[in-house]
Amino acid sequence: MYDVPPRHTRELIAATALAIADAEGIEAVTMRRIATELDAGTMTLYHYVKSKNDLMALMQDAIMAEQLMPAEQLPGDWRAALTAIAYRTRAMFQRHPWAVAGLQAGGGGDAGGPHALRHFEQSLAAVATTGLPAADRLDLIAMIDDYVAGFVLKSEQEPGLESVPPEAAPAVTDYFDRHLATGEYPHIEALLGEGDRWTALKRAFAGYSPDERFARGLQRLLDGVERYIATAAEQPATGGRSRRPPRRPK
Amino acid sequence: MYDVPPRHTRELIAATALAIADAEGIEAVTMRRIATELDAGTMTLYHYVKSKNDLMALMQDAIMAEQLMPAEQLPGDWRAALTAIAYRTRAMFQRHPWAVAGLQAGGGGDAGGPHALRHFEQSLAAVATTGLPAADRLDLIAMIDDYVAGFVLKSEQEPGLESVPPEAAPAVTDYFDRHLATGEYPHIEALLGEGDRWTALKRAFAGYSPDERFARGLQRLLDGVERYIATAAEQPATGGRSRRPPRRPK
DNA sequence: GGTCCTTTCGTACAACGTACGAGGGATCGT
DNA sequence: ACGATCCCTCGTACGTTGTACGAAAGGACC
Repeated sequence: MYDVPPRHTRELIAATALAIADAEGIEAVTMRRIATELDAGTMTLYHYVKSKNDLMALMQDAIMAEQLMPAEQLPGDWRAALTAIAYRTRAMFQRHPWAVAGLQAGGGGDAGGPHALRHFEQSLAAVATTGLPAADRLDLIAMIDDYVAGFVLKSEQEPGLESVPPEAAPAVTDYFDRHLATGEYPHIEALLGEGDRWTALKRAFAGYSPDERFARGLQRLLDGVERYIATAAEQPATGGRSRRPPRRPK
Repeated sequence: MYDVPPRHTRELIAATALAIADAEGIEAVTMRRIATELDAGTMTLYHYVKSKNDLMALMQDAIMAEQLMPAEQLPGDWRAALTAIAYRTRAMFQRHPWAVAGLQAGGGGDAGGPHALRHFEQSLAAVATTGLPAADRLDLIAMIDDYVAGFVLKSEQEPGLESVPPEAAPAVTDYFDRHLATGEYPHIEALLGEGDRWTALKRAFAGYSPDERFARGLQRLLDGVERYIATAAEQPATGGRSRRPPRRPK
């Protein structure tokens, strides 16, 4: 070894990038900026990191540490365990919104980073008590992950009606008026009801707290899974893979 | 009006950008490229479009036309209708993967483009027969949209095990071996079982068709909704907003 | 002391979004 | 007929980005 000891590490670089992203948004994360923060030349980073994408993958995996439950806190009941994991996952994405879009090009391959592997392990532990066959367990894990990712992704799109500056309110109501006037939106009209559009909008979307909405969607999904587990236990012959389980007689 | 007839339109510009995105990926969509395609100067575009973000919003809304069902094809049954819409939505995102990430900064405000409004109207029509109160219908619509968005977002991350080039296989198995050797992943080990890692991986993820996985997740979610509708009908006093409906006795 | 290899980083380039402002024409008022 | 007025066009230029390239520094080995 003709070593000269490295002055940096991949982990430190990723941590620095993360700090910038959290403080000023992902768009503030540039190679030059990171280097400045580390008192290094820009190109020095490229000795630790193959490209900016490589760095982003590191950041993504670093984030995932927050997704992991302390092992002893993971409930034994599969439903409670999955719920806890889902809440943690959402909290993680809320702290680092840029990570949601990063999922698309993210992990790649199949394994992802080490923390992704741990998350997978923990998810497997959570569904261990379902009694389902392996394939169904993987299904279940993916379902929850999908729902959470989708929720976070879309909930950023709707900053809520309150954040609309008052001077922009006329523009919004005008927009609705113009389209609703065509009469092609009967259901939206029915939803908003009579009278002033602005108050109607506020009324329609009142109490639309993201936290509770998240919880409700998760419950519906898990209710469906519970039902599936029940029917799969009754008729294990189909391998629990029936395209659509028979409806409960009403 | 001192008119000189415009040579372009916002719609045409958006359509051109869309064509490029579909053919060569979203990263090929640059202002210069669009202008070249239209035999126009680059800056000409800025007379029709405030910024590239503005253009992206136009593209996003143009896409959403594909999301809409032909009105007469929308099933009367709410479950069938929501399922049909979900499938269409997924198909749309599959054709235009870049649109998924675009949801994050997308619509903004609350209304989105005109097509988004139509999608909302159609979704309202779909849930009209549920008998749920308005707030619950909005919930339901959002749930489906969230699940679909999340599924598409995450399913791009996993191009499947088949796409791993054979020469990269050792790297993958090495990666797993190294981590599993620590013994900290008992559930993953159990999942993969004994023997060769590569075939074990292939076995574990065999038959993991995205299409069926999508269908299954959607069914679980809708099963949960069905159950919710049933319990909400029984005890309308709670407004159908109980944090967790009582479990079905087993 | 020369050789070698790791680590550092200054310079440079291509590509991007877009600000600015000059020009071209068709239409209007006179 | 003619200048004023306006919409539209687009060449030029700037700042910012990721990163390719290659030179330099410096401790470890022979």
